[in-house]
Amino acid sequence: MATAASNPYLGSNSLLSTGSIVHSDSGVGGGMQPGSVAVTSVSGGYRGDPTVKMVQSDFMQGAMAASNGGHMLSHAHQWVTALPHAAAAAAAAAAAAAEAGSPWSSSPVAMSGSPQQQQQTDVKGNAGRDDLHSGTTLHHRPPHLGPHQGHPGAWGAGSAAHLASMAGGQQQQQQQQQQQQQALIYSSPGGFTVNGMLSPPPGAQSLVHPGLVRGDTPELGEHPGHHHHHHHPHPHLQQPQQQQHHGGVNSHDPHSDEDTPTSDDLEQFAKQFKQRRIKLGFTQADVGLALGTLYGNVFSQTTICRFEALQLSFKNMCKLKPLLNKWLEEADSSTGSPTSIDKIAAQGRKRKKRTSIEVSVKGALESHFLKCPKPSAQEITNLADSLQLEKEVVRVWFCNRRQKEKRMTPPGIQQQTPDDVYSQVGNVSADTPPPHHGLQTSVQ
DNA sequence: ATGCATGAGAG
DNA sequence: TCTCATGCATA
Repeated sequence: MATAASNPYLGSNSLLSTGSIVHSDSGVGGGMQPGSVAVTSVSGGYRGDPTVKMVQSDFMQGAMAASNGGHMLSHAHQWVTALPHAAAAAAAAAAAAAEAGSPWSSSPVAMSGSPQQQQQTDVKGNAGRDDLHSGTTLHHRPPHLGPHQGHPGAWGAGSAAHLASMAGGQQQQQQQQQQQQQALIYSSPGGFTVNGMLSPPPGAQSLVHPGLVRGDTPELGEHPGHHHHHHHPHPHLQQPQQQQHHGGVNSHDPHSDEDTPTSDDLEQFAKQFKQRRIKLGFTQADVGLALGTLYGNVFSQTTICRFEALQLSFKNMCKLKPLLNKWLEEADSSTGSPTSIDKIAAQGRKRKKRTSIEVSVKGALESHFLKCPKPSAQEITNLADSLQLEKEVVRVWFCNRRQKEKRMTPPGIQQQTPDDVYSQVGNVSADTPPPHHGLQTSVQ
Protein backbone atom coordinates (compact mmCIF):
# COMPACT_ATOMS: atom_id res chain seq x y z
CA MET A 1 0.00 0.00 0.00
CA ALA A 2 0.96 3.40 -0.57
CA THR A 3 0.89 4.28 3.00
CA ALA A 4 3.76 2.16 3.80
CA ALA A 5 5.87 3.61 1.17
CA SER A 6 5.92 6.95 2.69
CA ASN A 7 8.00 6.08 5.59
CA PRO A 8 11.52 5.14 5.83
CA TYR A 9 10.97 2.15 7.91
CA LEU A 10 8.93 0.22 5.65
CA GLY A 11 10.79 0.98 2.64
CA SER A 12 11.81 -2.50 2.01
CA ASN A 13 9.00 -4.16 3.65
CA SER A 14 6.63 -5.45 1.17
CA LEU A 15 4.51 -7.18 3.65
CA LEU A 16 2.21 -4.38 3.69
CA SER A 17 0.67 -5.22 0.51
CA THR A 18 -2.53 -6.92 1.01
CA GLY A 19 -1.46 -9.80 -0.95
CA SER A 20 1.19 -10.80 1.41
CA ILE A 21 -1.09 -12.17 3.87
CA VAL A 22 -2.84 -15.09 2.73
CA HIS A 23 -4.49 -17.13 5.21
CA SER A 24 -7.74 -15.89 6.29
CA ASP A 25 -8.71 -17.18 9.57
CA SER A 26 -8.51 -20.18 11.48
CA GLY A 27 -11.19 -20.15 13.93
CA VAL A 28 -11.39 -18.62 17.21
CA GLY A 29 -10.95 -21.49 19.41
CA GLY A 30 -7.60 -22.76 18.83
CA GLY A 31 -4.08 -21.97 18.46
CA MET A 32 -2.92 -20.21 15.51
CA GLN A 33 0.02 -21.05 13.65
CA PRO A 34 2.74 -18.61 13.35
CA GLY A 35 3.16 -17.19 10.05
CA SER A 36 1.99 -13.89 9.07
CA VAL A 37 1.19 -11.77 11.93
CA ALA A 38 0.78 -8.19 11.80
CA VAL A 39 2.19 -5.45 9.89
CA THR A 40 2.43 -1.95 10.73
CA SER A 41 2.06 1.00 8.69
CA VAL A 42 3.65 4.11 9.52
CA SER A 43 2.84 7.60 9.34
CA GLY A 44 3.98 10.66 10.91
CA GLY A 45 2.97 11.14 14.34
CA TYR A 46 4.29 12.51 17.37
CA ARG A 47 5.02 11.14 20.61
CA GLY A 48 5.31 13.50 23.35
CA ASP A 49 7.33 11.18 25.36
CA PRO A 50 10.60 12.70 26.14
CA THR A 51 12.16 9.48 27.07
CA VAL A 52 11.53 7.83 23.89
CA LYS A 53 13.22 9.55 21.18
CA MET A 54 14.92 7.36 18.91
CA VAL A 55 14.54 6.19 15.54
CA GLN A 56 14.42 2.62 15.19
CA SER A 57 13.75 0.70 12.20
CA ASP A 58 12.15 -2.45 13.06
CA PHE A 59 10.15 -2.99 10.10
CA MET A 60 11.92 -6.19 9.99
CA GLN A 61 9.63 -7.61 12.46
CA GLY A 62 7.01 -8.71 10.14
CA ALA A 63 9.38 -10.13 7.71
CA MET A 64 11.41 -11.93 10.24
CA ALA A 65 8.52 -13.30 12.00
CA ALA A 66 7.08 -14.51 8.84
CA SER A 67 10.13 -16.20 7.78
CA ASN A 68 11.41 -17.80 10.84
CA GLY A 69 8.37 -18.31 12.83
CA GLY A 70 10.30 -17.56 15.87
CA HIS A 71 9.57 -14.67 17.90
CA MET A 72 11.59 -11.69 17.94
CA LEU A 73 9.86 -9.09 19.72
CA SER A 74 12.97 -7.59 20.78
CA HIS A 75 12.52 -4.36 19.21
CA ALA A 76 12.25 -1.55 21.50
CA HIS A 77 10.59 1.37 20.10
CA GLN A 78 9.74 2.06 16.70
CA TRP A 79 8.23 5.31 16.81
CA VAL A 80 9.82 7.79 14.87
CA THR A 81 11.01 10.77 16.17
CA ALA A 82 11.43 13.89 16.84
CA LEU A 83 9.89 16.76 15.65
CA PRO A 84 10.23 20.16 16.72
CA HIS A 85 7.06 21.20 18.05
CA ALA A 86 6.43 23.38 20.82
CA ALA A 87 3.78 25.37 22.21
CA ALA A 88 1.88 24.43 25.17
CA ALA A 89 -1.46 25.85 25.45
CA ALA A 90 -1.88 27.48 28.70
CA ALA A 91 -5.18 28.82 27.84
CA ALA A 92 -6.44 25.45 27.11
CA ALA A 93 -5.26 24.30 30.41
CA ALA A 94 -7.18 26.97 32.08
CA ALA A 95 -10.22 26.03 30.25
CA ALA A 96 -9.65 22.52 31.25
CA ALA A 97 -9.49 23.41 34.81
CA ALA A 98 -12.72 25.17 34.61
CA GLU A 99 -14.20 22.29 32.92
CA ALA A 100 -13.23 19.97 35.58
CA GLY A 101 -15.57 21.52 37.94
CA SER A 102 -18.58 21.14 35.84
CA PRO A 103 -21.36 19.01 37.04
CA TRP A 104 -21.19 16.41 34.45
CA SER A 105 -20.55 13.45 36.39
CA SER A 106 -22.94 13.93 39.09
CA SER A 107 -26.19 15.48 39.52
CA PRO A 108 -27.20 16.96 42.76
CA VAL A 109 -28.63 14.11 44.52
CA ALA A 110 -29.33 11.75 41.87
CA MET A 111 -26.78 9.13 41.96
CA SER A 112 -26.24 8.41 45.47
CA GLY A 113 -25.53 4.82 45.25
CA SER A 114 -23.14 4.90 42.45
CA PRO A 115 -20.11 6.95 42.41
CA GLN A 116 -19.14 7.37 38.92
CA GLN A 117 -15.61 6.83 39.32
CA GLN A 118 -12.78 8.42 37.83
CA GLN A 119 -11.75 11.44 36.16
CA GLN A 120 -12.88 13.30 33.29
CA THR A 121 -10.24 13.91 30.92
CA ASP A 122 -11.76 16.27 28.63
CA VAL A 123 -9.62 19.13 27.97
CA LYS A 124 -6.48 17.82 29.21
CA GLY A 125 -6.01 16.48 25.85
CA ASN A 126 -5.93 19.92 24.56
CA ALA A 127 -3.25 21.05 26.76
CA GLY A 128 -1.19 18.12 26.01
CA ARG A 129 -1.35 17.68 22.40
CA ASP A 130 -3.56 20.03 20.78
CA ASP A 131 -2.22 22.77 18.93
CA LEU A 132 -4.82 25.10 18.54
CA HIS A 133 -3.99 27.76 16.34
CA SER A 134 -5.87 29.64 14.04
CA GLY A 135 -4.28 30.50 10.98
CA THR A 136 -7.00 31.13 8.75
CA THR A 137 -10.53 31.35 9.23
CA LEU A 138 -12.46 30.06 6.52
CA HIS A 139 -16.03 30.21 6.92
CA HIS A 140 -17.85 27.50 5.49
CA ARG A 141 -21.41 27.50 5.34
CA PRO A 142 -23.97 24.98 5.36
CA PRO A 143 -25.72 24.49 2.14
CA HIS A 144 -29.08 25.11 3.29
CA LEU A 145 -30.44 25.74 6.51
CA GLY A 146 -33.80 26.77 7.20
CA PRO A 147 -34.93 28.92 9.90
CA HIS A 148 -34.43 27.08 12.98
CA GLN A 149 -36.89 24.50 13.30
CA GLY A 150 -36.02 21.95 15.73
CA HIS A 151 -35.16 23.14 19.05
CA PRO A 152 -33.95 20.81 21.53
CA GLY A 153 -36.94 20.11 23.42
CA ALA A 154 -38.86 19.17 20.51
CA TRP A 155 -37.17 15.93 20.50
CA GLY A 156 -38.53 12.90 21.60
CA ALA A 157 -39.53 10.36 19.44
CA GLY A 158 -37.65 7.48 19.40
CA SER A 159 -38.04 4.08 20.19
CA ALA A 160 -35.16 2.31 21.31
CA ALA A 161 -33.33 -0.34 19.80
CA HIS A 162 -31.74 -2.54 22.00
CA LEU A 163 -29.71 -4.97 22.69
CA ALA A 164 -28.81 -8.20 22.87
CA SER A 165 -26.73 -9.93 25.18
CA MET A 166 -23.19 -9.77 24.64
CA ALA A 167 -22.54 -12.74 26.61
CA GLY A 168 -21.65 -15.70 24.65
CA GLY A 169 -19.41 -14.64 22.03
CA GLN A 170 -18.56 -11.86 19.94
CA GLN A 171 -20.82 -11.08 17.23
CA GLN A 172 -19.91 -8.64 14.76
CA GLN A 173 -21.69 -5.52 14.85
CA GLN A 174 -23.34 -4.30 11.87
CA GLN A 175 -21.94 -1.41 10.29
CA GLN A 176 -23.96 0.23 7.81
CA GLN A 177 -21.59 2.53 6.54
CA GLN A 178 -20.80 5.14 4.29
CA GLN A 179 -18.64 8.02 4.20
CA GLN A 180 -19.18 11.48 4.91
CA GLN A 181 -17.34 14.07 3.15
CA GLN A 182 -16.37 17.47 3.90
CA ALA A 183 -18.98 19.94 3.30
CA LEU A 184 -18.47 21.19 -0.10
CA ILE A 185 -20.32 24.26 0.04
CA TYR A 186 -18.75 27.27 1.32
CA SER A 187 -20.48 30.41 1.45
CA SER A 188 -19.43 33.67 0.19
CA PRO A 189 -15.80 34.09 0.44
CA GLY A 190 -16.49 37.63 1.00
CA GLY A 191 -15.82 37.45 4.59
CA PHE A 192 -18.02 38.49 7.30
CA THR A 193 -18.20 37.42 10.75
CA VAL A 194 -15.00 36.71 12.20
CA ASN A 195 -15.53 33.81 14.26
CA GLY A 196 -17.80 31.01 14.58
CA MET A 197 -21.32 31.28 15.30
CA LEU A 198 -22.97 34.42 16.21
CA SER A 199 -24.76 35.52 19.18
CA PRO A 200 -24.01 33.11 21.82
CA PRO A 201 -26.75 33.00 24.27
CA PRO A 202 -26.16 34.48 27.62
CA GLY A 203 -24.16 32.23 29.68
CA ALA A 204 -22.33 31.17 26.71
CA GLN A 205 -19.11 32.75 26.20
CA SER A 206 -18.31 34.99 23.50
CA LEU A 207 -16.49 33.47 20.76
CA VAL A 208 -12.91 33.49 20.62
CA HIS A 209 -10.31 32.62 18.28
CA PRO A 210 -10.11 29.16 17.39
CA GLY A 211 -7.49 27.89 19.53
CA LEU A 212 -6.89 30.67 21.81
CA VAL A 213 -7.94 31.71 25.11
CA ARG A 214 -11.25 31.15 26.21
CA GLY A 215 -12.07 31.24 29.74
CA ASP A 216 -15.50 30.40 30.28
CA THR A 217 -17.87 28.35 32.02
CA PRO A 218 -18.21 24.98 30.72
CA GLU A 219 -21.46 24.96 32.33
CA LEU A 220 -23.49 23.50 29.76
CA GLY A 221 -26.94 23.15 30.27
CA GLU A 222 -29.45 21.93 28.10
CA HIS A 223 -32.17 24.22 28.56
CA PRO A 224 -34.81 23.80 30.98
CA GLY A 225 -38.20 23.34 29.73
CA HIS A 226 -37.71 20.07 28.15
CA HIS A 227 -40.53 17.86 27.99
CA HIS A 228 -40.07 14.47 26.99
CA HIS A 229 -40.79 11.38 28.73
CA HIS A 230 -38.09 9.13 29.52
CA HIS A 231 -39.34 5.75 29.46
CA HIS A 232 -37.49 2.58 29.84
CA PRO A 233 -33.93 2.71 30.69
CA HIS A 234 -31.98 0.59 28.42
CA PRO A 235 -31.30 -2.74 29.73
CA HIS A 236 -27.95 -2.78 28.27
CA LEU A 237 -25.08 -0.69 29.25
CA GLN A 238 -24.00 -0.60 32.70
CA GLN A 239 -25.01 2.80 33.47
CA PRO A 240 -24.91 3.69 37.04
CA GLN A 241 -28.31 3.55 38.35
CA GLN A 242 -28.90 6.94 39.41
CA GLN A 243 -32.44 7.83 39.67
CA GLN A 244 -33.59 6.76 42.96
CA HIS A 245 -35.37 9.47 44.56
CA HIS A 246 -36.51 9.05 47.97
CA GLY A 247 -38.19 11.83 49.62
CA GLY A 248 -38.18 13.82 46.52
CA VAL A 249 -34.92 15.39 46.94
CA ASN A 250 -34.02 15.12 43.42
CA SER A 251 -37.32 14.50 42.01
CA HIS A 252 -37.65 17.22 39.61
CA ASP A 253 -38.29 16.52 36.07
CA PRO A 254 -35.99 14.15 34.47
CA HIS A 255 -35.50 16.29 31.53
CA SER A 256 -33.92 19.16 33.12
CA ASP A 257 -30.34 19.59 32.48
CA GLU A 258 -29.36 19.13 35.93
CA ASP A 259 -30.02 15.60 35.96
CA THR A 260 -28.29 12.81 34.37
CA PRO A 261 -29.88 11.70 31.22
CA THR A 262 -31.03 8.21 30.83
CA SER A 263 -29.51 6.13 28.17
CA ASP A 264 -32.69 6.60 26.34
CA ASP A 265 -32.36 10.30 26.45
CA LEU A 266 -28.93 9.96 25.10
CA GLU A 267 -29.98 7.73 22.36
CA GLN A 268 -32.65 10.05 21.26
CA PHE A 269 -30.47 13.00 21.52
CA ALA A 270 -27.82 11.34 19.47
CA LYS A 271 -30.25 10.55 16.75
CA GLN A 272 -31.65 13.96 16.71
CA PHE A 273 -28.32 15.47 16.77
CA LYS A 274 -27.19 13.55 13.80
CA GLN A 275 -30.22 14.41 11.83
CA ARG A 276 -29.97 18.03 12.54
CA ARG A 277 -26.32 18.10 11.84
CA ILE A 278 -26.80 16.52 8.51
CA LYS A 279 -29.65 18.72 7.56
CA LEU A 280 -27.65 21.70 8.46
CA GLY A 281 -24.96 20.47 6.24
CA PHE A 282 -22.22 19.89 8.69
CA THR A 283 -19.87 17.06 8.79
CA GLN A 284 -18.84 15.42 11.97
CA ALA A 285 -15.51 17.05 11.65
CA ASP A 286 -17.08 20.45 11.33
CA VAL A 287 -18.89 19.95 14.55
CA GLY A 288 -15.84 18.86 16.38
CA LEU A 289 -14.02 21.88 15.26
CA ALA A 290 -16.86 24.18 16.02
CA LEU A 291 -16.97 22.94 19.53
CA GLY A 292 -13.45 24.02 19.83
CA THR A 293 -14.22 27.45 18.66
CA LEU A 294 -17.21 27.78 20.79
CA TYR A 295 -16.12 26.20 23.94
CA GLY A 296 -12.53 25.53 23.67
CA ASN A 297 -12.86 21.85 23.45
CA VAL A 298 -11.99 20.58 20.11
CA PHE A 299 -13.09 17.15 19.20
CA SER A 300 -12.29 15.01 16.31
CA GLN A 301 -14.55 13.54 13.76
CA THR A 302 -14.05 10.29 15.53
CA THR A 303 -15.54 11.47 18.72
CA ILE A 304 -18.52 13.04 17.10
CA CYS A 305 -19.03 9.92 15.15
CA ARG A 306 -18.88 7.81 18.22
CA PHE A 307 -21.25 10.04 20.00
CA GLU A 308 -23.79 9.71 17.29
CA ALA A 309 -23.33 6.02 17.24
CA LEU A 310 -23.50 5.82 20.98
CA GLN A 311 -20.18 4.23 21.11
CA LEU A 312 -18.94 6.07 24.06
CA SER A 313 -19.27 5.26 27.66
CA PHE A 314 -22.36 6.40 29.34
CA LYS A 315 -20.48 8.92 31.28
CA ASN A 316 -18.73 10.26 28.28
CA MET A 317 -22.00 10.56 26.46
CA CYS A 318 -23.36 12.57 29.30
CA LYS A 319 -20.45 14.83 29.19
CA LEU A 320 -20.62 15.50 25.53
CA LYS A 321 -24.29 15.88 25.23
CA PRO A 322 -24.49 19.37 26.64
CA LEU A 323 -21.76 20.55 24.37
CA LEU A 324 -23.35 19.15 21.33
CA ASN A 325 -26.66 20.39 22.41
CA LYS A 326 -25.26 23.81 22.66
CA TRP A 327 -23.74 23.58 19.29
CA LEU A 328 -26.98 22.46 17.90
CA GLU A 329 -28.73 25.42 19.26
CA GLU A 330 -26.18 27.70 17.84
CA ALA A 331 -26.18 25.97 14.59
CA ASP A 332 -29.78 26.08 13.87
CA SER A 333 -30.41 29.39 15.32
CA SER A 334 -27.79 31.16 13.39
CA THR A 335 -29.20 30.56 10.06
CA GLY A 336 -27.38 32.85 7.87
CA SER A 337 -24.32 33.14 9.84
CA PRO A 338 -21.36 31.30 8.75
CA THR A 339 -19.86 28.86 10.93
CA SER A 340 -16.35 28.51 10.59
CA ILE A 341 -13.29 27.26 11.82
CA ASP A 342 -10.10 26.43 10.55
CA LYS A 343 -8.37 23.31 10.61
CA ILE A 344 -5.54 22.78 12.72
CA ALA A 345 -3.00 21.33 10.60
CA ALA A 346 -1.48 18.29 11.88
CA GLN A 347 1.79 19.33 13.07
CA GLY A 348 4.77 17.37 12.73
CA ARG A 349 4.24 14.94 15.39
CA LYS A 350 5.25 11.45 15.44
CA ARG A 351 3.15 8.66 16.43
CA LYS A 352 3.74 5.02 16.59
CA LYS A 353 2.94 3.03 13.59
CA ARG A 354 -0.41 1.54 13.62
CA THR A 355 -0.22 -2.15 13.88
CA SER A 356 -2.47 -4.15 11.74
CA ILE A 357 -3.42 -7.38 13.34
CA GLU A 358 -4.31 -10.33 11.27
CA VAL A 359 -7.77 -11.64 11.39
CA SER A 360 -6.60 -14.97 12.57
CA VAL A 361 -4.61 -13.38 15.28
CA LYS A 362 -7.54 -11.30 16.25
CA GLY A 363 -9.50 -14.44 16.53
CA ALA A 364 -6.99 -15.81 18.88
CA LEU A 365 -7.03 -12.68 20.91
CA GLU A 366 -10.76 -12.76 21.03
CA SER A 367 -10.86 -16.26 22.30
CA HIS A 368 -8.43 -15.38 24.97
CA PHE A 369 -10.41 -12.40 25.83
CA LEU A 370 -13.46 -14.48 26.36
CA LYS A 371 -11.62 -16.64 28.74
CA CYS A 372 -9.79 -13.90 30.41
CA PRO A 373 -10.57 -10.31 29.76
CA LYS A 374 -7.85 -9.14 32.00
CA PRO A 375 -4.76 -11.16 31.51
CA SER A 376 -1.83 -10.62 33.74
CA ALA A 377 1.31 -9.12 32.47
CA GLN A 378 2.77 -12.53 32.19
CA GLU A 379 -0.11 -13.87 30.24
CA ILE A 380 0.08 -10.96 27.96
CA THR A 381 3.69 -11.61 27.42
CA ASN A 382 3.08 -15.21 26.65
CA LEU A 383 0.28 -14.43 24.36
CA ALA A 384 2.28 -11.82 22.64
CA ASP A 385 5.01 -14.27 22.24
CA SER A 386 2.88 -16.94 20.76
CA LEU A 387 1.16 -14.60 18.47
CA GLN A 388 4.29 -12.86 17.57
CA LEU A 389 3.06 -9.54 18.51
CA GLU A 390 4.61 -6.97 20.65
CA LYS A 391 3.59 -7.22 24.18
CA GLU A 392 2.48 -3.66 24.13
CA VAL A 393 0.29 -4.30 21.18
CA VAL A 394 -1.38 -7.14 22.95
CA ARG A 395 -1.81 -5.17 26.09
CA VAL A 396 -3.36 -2.33 24.22
CA TRP A 397 -5.54 -4.68 22.34
CA PHE A 398 -6.99 -5.94 25.56
CA CYS A 399 -7.48 -2.48 26.87
CA ASN A 400 -9.32 -1.49 23.78
CA ARG A 401 -11.30 -4.62 23.81
CA ARG A 402 -12.41 -4.01 27.32
CA GLN A 403 -13.34 -0.53 26.48
CA LYS A 404 -15.39 -1.74 23.67
CA GLU A 405 -17.17 -4.01 25.99
CA LYS A 406 -18.18 -1.07 28.01
CA ARG A 407 -19.54 1.03 25.30
CA MET A 408 -23.06 2.06 25.33
CA THR A 409 -24.24 0.30 22.32
CA PRO A 410 -24.03 -3.35 22.78
CA PRO A 411 -22.99 -5.15 19.71
CA GLY A 412 -25.79 -6.67 17.88
CA ILE A 413 -28.29 -3.98 17.91
CA GLN A 414 -29.02 -2.28 14.77
CA GLN A 415 -28.61 1.33 15.09
CA GLN A 416 -30.69 2.46 12.31
CA THR A 417 -32.31 0.84 9.50
CA PRO A 418 -33.06 3.43 6.97
CA ASP A 419 -35.10 1.11 4.94
CA ASP A 420 -38.03 0.56 7.09
CA VAL A 421 -39.47 3.85 7.72
CA TYR A 422 -42.93 2.87 6.90
CA SER A 423 -42.55 -0.74 6.59
CA GLN A 424 -43.95 -2.45 9.50
CA VAL A 425 -45.85 -0.47 11.90
CA GLY A 426 -47.83 -2.78 13.94
CA ASN A 427 -45.42 -5.54 13.80
CA VAL A 428 -43.67 -5.82 16.99
CA SER A 429 -43.63 -9.37 17.90
CA ALA A 430 -40.94 -10.35 15.58
CA ASP A 431 -37.47 -10.78 16.75
CA THR A 432 -36.25 -7.97 14.70
CA PRO A 433 -37.86 -4.86 15.81
CA PRO A 434 -36.33 -2.20 13.74
CA PRO A 435 -36.29 0.99 15.58
CA HIS A 436 -37.67 3.52 13.35
CA HIS A 437 -38.46 6.92 14.27
CA GLY A 438 -39.71 9.40 11.87
CA LEU A 439 -37.30 11.32 9.90
CA GLN A 440 -33.97 10.29 8.85
CA THR A 441 -33.31 11.49 5.50
CA SER A 442 -29.78 10.87 4.98
CA VAL A 443 -27.61 8.33 6.29
CA GLN A 444 -24.12 9.02 6.91
C1' DA B 1 -16.86 4.02 10.69
C1' DT B 2 -13.31 1.77 13.34
C1' DG B 3 -8.84 -0.17 14.70
C1' DC B 4 -4.91 0.67 17.17
C1' DA B 5 -2.61 4.28 19.94
C1' DT B 6 -1.56 7.91 23.47
C1' DG B 7 -1.63 9.84 27.95
C1' DA B 8 -3.69 11.57 32.21
C1' DG B 9 -5.19 10.10 36.35
C1' DA B 10 -6.29 6.70 40.00
C1' DG B 11 -4.91 3.05 42.37
C1' DT C 1 -0.87 -1.17 35.94
C1' DC C 2 -5.48 -0.27 34.34
C1' DT C 3 -9.22 2.74 32.91
C1' DC C 4 -11.06 6.32 30.21
C1' DA C 5 -11.42 9.86 26.91
C1' DT C 6 -9.83 10.80 22.59
C1' DG C 7 -7.78 10.85 18.12
C1' DC C 8 -4.75 9.58 13.97
C1' DA C 9 -4.79 6.65 10.29
C1' DT C 10 -7.34 3.46 7.76
C1' DA C 11 -10.43 0.55 5.36
